[in-house]
Amino acid sequence: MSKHDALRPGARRYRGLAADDRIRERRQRFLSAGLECFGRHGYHGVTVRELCAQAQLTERYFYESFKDREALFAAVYENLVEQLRADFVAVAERSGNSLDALSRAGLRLFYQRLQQDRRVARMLLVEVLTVSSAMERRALDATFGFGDLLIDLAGTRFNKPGVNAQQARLIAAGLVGAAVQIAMRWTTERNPQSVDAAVDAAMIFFGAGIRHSQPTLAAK
Amino acid sequence: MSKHDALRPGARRYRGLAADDRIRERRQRFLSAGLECFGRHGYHGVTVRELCAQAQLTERYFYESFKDREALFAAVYENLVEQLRADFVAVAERSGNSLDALSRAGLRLFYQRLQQDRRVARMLLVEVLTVSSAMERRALDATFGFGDLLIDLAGTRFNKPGVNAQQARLIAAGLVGAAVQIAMRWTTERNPQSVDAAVDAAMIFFGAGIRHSQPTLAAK
DNA sequence: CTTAAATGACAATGATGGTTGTCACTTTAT
DNA sequence: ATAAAGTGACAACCATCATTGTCATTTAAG
Repeated sequence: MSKHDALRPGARRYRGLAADDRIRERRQRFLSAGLECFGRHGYHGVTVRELCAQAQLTERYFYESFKDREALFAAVYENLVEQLRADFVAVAERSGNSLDALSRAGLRLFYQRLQQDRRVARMLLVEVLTVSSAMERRALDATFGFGDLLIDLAGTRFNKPGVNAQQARLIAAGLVGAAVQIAMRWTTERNPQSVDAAVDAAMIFFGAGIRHSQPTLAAK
Repeated sequence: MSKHDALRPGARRYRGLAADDRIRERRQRFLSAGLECFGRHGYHGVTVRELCAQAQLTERYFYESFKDREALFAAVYENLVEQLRADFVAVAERSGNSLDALSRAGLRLFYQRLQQDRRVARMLLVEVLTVSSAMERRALDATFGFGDLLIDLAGTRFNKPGVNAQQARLIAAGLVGAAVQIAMRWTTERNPQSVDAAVDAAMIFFGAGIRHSQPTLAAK
């Protein structure tokens, strides 16, 4: 019986790992390689060969886990979205009740993430729009979900009247855009100011967003 | 003498046009084709053959005016940026002295342009970031340039004390980033709102920026 | 009308990259 | 030790497309 199992393809251990585990590990290597390559050079600037070199695996294993380049991109993208969402929830739970504090904490998280990983920003904000119309739609859905999450996080602290959802999404987009652009400008200044200066600049806009959503609480 | 001129290559008229004019007309046809193709299908989704078919010219004339596909893209992009900049200046001159009105007019111009020509939106907001790192750099410079233009336009109306130049650049960058990101979000909505909705969303940030730069004038 | 420039259609070439296939080597199970 | 699964390196194949070249046709000038 066990002999029969051993003869069946895929039932054997290798380097101490079962077939399933090996496959999963290889898949993970490709996910990391995808983030590195796509996030660094863009979707269209990356070949399957390069992905394999980065993953230190060969083409065979690429096609073992992914139908094509786009499938890998999609998987990497979904991972990033999911992780970012989780991080935001975690930060929101740790932060106080003040929307200002929540914004500052979220902004800090986002900034730190952008700074330490430009690849993430590029994947989330740019590349996903250029892969294909199918990916574009996924991005649209993901951003919907993300915007809803932000609105949700704010909403659990205060009951907001009046502001319609579509407008809220535009505002959230504006906040992200402001933060990203400030980061770019900040990092390319000759004598960059402190991190706080950049955060403060961004908070001008986040504060405005808060005041706009909470007109009656503008004083506090 | 005139006989000698006629024998010199390039000195002959054709279809009523001098050589220079013909070349310039062909170049213009390719610029239009570039906007149409790149703006519609994205930089990486377009071949030289398609550009030629769109321009109703052949490959030879493509390479007559452009080194390669990227050169055409760059030319189309620079044209759009230059025209937008000129439009901004023109609008600024026509608008009153109020920074608020100036901002609103500029934003309206920007969003109207994007709405009536999706190709422009795609070129300016997305594709330019995915062509090459060189083009990405140009895009960054262009956005910085718009920020500087903003500071310039605002500066001619009010003499601001207190706000240091570096901080002003960060804020301006944030404003441009917010406006651009709102544009991206807005143009990809399933059922896009009116231009006014986008302008209003952006004005939340511009208003905050203005108030921050002109604290004593916040009341009006 | 004749000739050469200018043009248009399209073939030829070469480079790139996705995808599949081959073969030698490694590891495991018996 | 042996056999087969698993792996890694890389060649082979095929499609796409940028770029150059060829040739027949059109147009203008003498």
